[in-house]
Amino acid sequence: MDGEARFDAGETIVPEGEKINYSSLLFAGIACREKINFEGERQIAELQIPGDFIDLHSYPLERLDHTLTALTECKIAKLYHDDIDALIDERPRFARILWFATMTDASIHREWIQNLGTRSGLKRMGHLFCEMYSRMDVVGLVENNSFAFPLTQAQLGEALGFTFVHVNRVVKQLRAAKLADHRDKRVYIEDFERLAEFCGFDPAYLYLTRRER
Amino acid sequence: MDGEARFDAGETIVPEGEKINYSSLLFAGIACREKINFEGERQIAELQIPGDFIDLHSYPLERLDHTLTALTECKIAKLYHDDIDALIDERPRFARILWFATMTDASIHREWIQNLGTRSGLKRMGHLFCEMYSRMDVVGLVENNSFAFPLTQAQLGEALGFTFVHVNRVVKQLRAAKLADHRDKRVYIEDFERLAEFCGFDPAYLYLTRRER
DNA sequence: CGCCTCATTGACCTAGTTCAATTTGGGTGG
DNA sequence: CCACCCAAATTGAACTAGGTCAATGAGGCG
Repeated sequence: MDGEARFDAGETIVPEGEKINYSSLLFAGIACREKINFEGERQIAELQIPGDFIDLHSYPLERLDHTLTALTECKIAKLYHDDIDALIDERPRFARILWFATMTDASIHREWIQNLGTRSGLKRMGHLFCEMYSRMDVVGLVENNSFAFPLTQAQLGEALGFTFVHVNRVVKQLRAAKLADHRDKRVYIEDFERLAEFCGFDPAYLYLTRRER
Repeated sequence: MDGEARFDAGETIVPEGEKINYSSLLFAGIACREKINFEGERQIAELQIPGDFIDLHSYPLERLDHTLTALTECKIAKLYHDDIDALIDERPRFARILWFATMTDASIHREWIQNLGTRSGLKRMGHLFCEMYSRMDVVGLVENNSFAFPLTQAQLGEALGFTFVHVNRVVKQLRAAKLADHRDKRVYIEDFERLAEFCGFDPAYLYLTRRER
C-alpha cells in the first residue's frame, strides 16, 4: 500500500508478459499503454495521466498483454497485491472501485476503436485532443485552454494509426482551421465546444464525475 | 440470479444510455457491442459468443456507452444487480471473477485497436477470424475447422473499419490465398497455424485458460 | 412473379503512405 | 561563443490501399 517509484521519459514502467506483485497509481507525468507487433510497428492503445490506475490488470491477470511506458518523467505509488487482497476481504465494496477503473479503461478503448474505425484525419486527431483536454481538465491540468502533451508527432501517429508525415500535415490543417494547435509539447484549444462539435466528441464515455464545461 | 430472455437477430439486447438493474450472461447466439456516431456510421467494438458476460458494465457504470445487439437469435441469463451485490458481500472474491471478465474485454479491445491501427486488408480480417476461431474453440463451437459467423459483409466492415465493397474484395483474396474462407454464414480455416502466422496472431491477449491447439 | 437483402464487380477517385530531402532547434564539446 | 550533432519537424513528389459510385447477380420468400 506504500512505496513509490520514479521513471525517466522513455523508460518502461510495466513490461508486457511479466508477473509483478503490485499495481500502480500514476500521480505525476504522462504514460502510455503500447503494443508492438511482429513487424516492430508500435500501437499506443491509451494515454495515461495523473490520477489513473495504470496497471490494475496486473492484479487479476497472470501476465500482461501490453507494456506501460513513461512518455515524460513519471511518478507512481505502488499498491501491493497482497494489500489489495486484504482490503477487498475487509471492505468488499473496495473491489468495485478498482473494477470501475477497469470499466472506464474499456470504455475509452471502445471509443478509440470507433475513432480508428470511423473517423479520419482532422476528426480523428481532434477527437483525441478533446479526450485529453477533458481528462486533464478534471484533474486540474488545463491552463489557459491548453494542456501538456509531450508526444512527438511520431508517437501521436502511433496512437492514431497515421504515419508521422501524415500527422504533420493534419496538425498543420487543424492549426489552419483554428480548431486546435499542437506545438511546444502542448495542445492549445481556443474554442473547445467548437472542436468537440466538429469531431463529434461526447464526453459521456469517460464517465467523469465532475464536469466543469 | 435467475430469469432468461430471448432476442431475435437484429434486436437490441441492452441499449446505450439506459439504466438497467441486471447484467446478462450470453448462453446462446452471437451478439456485438456497437457504437454509432453523429453521421450514423456504426462501429462494432467487440463480438460476443456464448459464455460471455455481455453487459457487466451496466453494473458499476450508471449509464452505458454503447449498445448490445443480437446478430443471431440470442439467449441470455439475467443476473440482477441486487443479487450480485449480495454475492459480493457474502463472498468477496466473487467480485474478482466479474472483474476478470472486464479485464479480458479491455484486453480484446486493445488488440482491436492494434488491429485497426497497424494491420491492413488481409491481415486485419485474418486476425479477427483467428480471434473468433480461438474463442469459439474454447467453448466447443469449432467443427471441422470452421465456426458459425453470421455477419453480413457490411457488418464485417463495421467491425474492421472497411466498406462492404472492400470487405468483399478482401474475403475474395483470403479465399484465393487459401488462408480463410467466409461463406454461408461460416468461417472456414483449413490451416489455423498458417493463418495465425500470416496475421501475427498471438492468443495470449485472450487469456484463455484451456488451449487445445 | 416480384421484391428485397446481400454479394459481386468495374471504373474512377482520394486520403494517407512512401521515399527522400531539407530545415529547425536544443544540447554539447572545444 | 562557435561548430557540430541529433532528434524532431517540415515539405514535395510519386504511389497505393481503400473509398465512392454505379450497375449487375443471386438467393430467399410471400
